[in-house]
Amino acid sequence: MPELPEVEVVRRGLAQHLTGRTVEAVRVLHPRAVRDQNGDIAEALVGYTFAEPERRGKYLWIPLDPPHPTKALFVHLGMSGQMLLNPTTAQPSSTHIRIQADLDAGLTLSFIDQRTFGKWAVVEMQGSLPLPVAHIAPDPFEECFDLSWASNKIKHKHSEIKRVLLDQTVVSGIGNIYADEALFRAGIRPRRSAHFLSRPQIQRVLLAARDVMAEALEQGGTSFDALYVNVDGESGYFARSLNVYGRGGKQCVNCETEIRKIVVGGRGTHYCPQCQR
DNA sequence: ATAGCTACCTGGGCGC
DNA sequence: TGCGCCCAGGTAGCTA
Repeated sequence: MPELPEVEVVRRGLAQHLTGRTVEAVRVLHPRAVRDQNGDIAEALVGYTFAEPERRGKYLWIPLDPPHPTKALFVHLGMSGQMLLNPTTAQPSSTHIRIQADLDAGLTLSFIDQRTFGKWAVVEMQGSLPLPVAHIAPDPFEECFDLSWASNKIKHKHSEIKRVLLDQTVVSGIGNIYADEALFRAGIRPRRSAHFLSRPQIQRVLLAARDVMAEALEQGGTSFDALYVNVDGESGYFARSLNVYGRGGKQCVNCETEIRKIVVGGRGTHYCPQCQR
């Protein structure tokens, strides 16, 4: 569910409330949520203090302060993960709480995840990145994001451009919603071969992806229902600004042509046959 | 090496 | 009302 803007909303919320907090207790309520954890996650977390949360694409991690400066709590929200912060006295009533961490200052962090694709793990840092993030490409908002490198990599892919945009080892952070929106803004059909797009076309779609995700972030992310919420349980408002995603059969906002819905790489894909060529 | 399919889950909505 | 089917914002891992 959550793509880069939604994960960044969560990261900012955590940065505000979690940084400097110390873990006092951890309860695992569903073992699948810690399936990649080596050993006992409670043992790996209790007594440690959270540094400022960081993010690459849809991947989130919270470095653990000394005495464990080489470790971090790695978090992936999967399709339906939420990080909710509550006073310990006001626990969320969700039936999908997978992990809870009691912190000092009377805070509880709850990991809620209906579909259990998300996970937590305490992992080793490898330089500035946690091990599970090492193979993920920079996202378009990072200092180290290199438009030419990403364009070049896309140009050499013999696959449909929509599929390539979803490949997190090429450019990270783009998911199904923002891939469709970026291709609409760039005027490119999702099934076009990446290999036969011009470099200016490739750069246009990458910059469109960055723009649409920046706008979504300003509005608190995209929420279709209560599944995606920030650390305070609130929804974002970008869903009302989507031009093609979820609008199959409706009129294009630009030209009133009917928006088509097809399947690309097994994912529902929306485009305007008039505006996108 | 690369591209593409499948599995991993739960739940909501739809048609019968 | 209920059952079965399809769909959903992600990714790892397998196969060709």
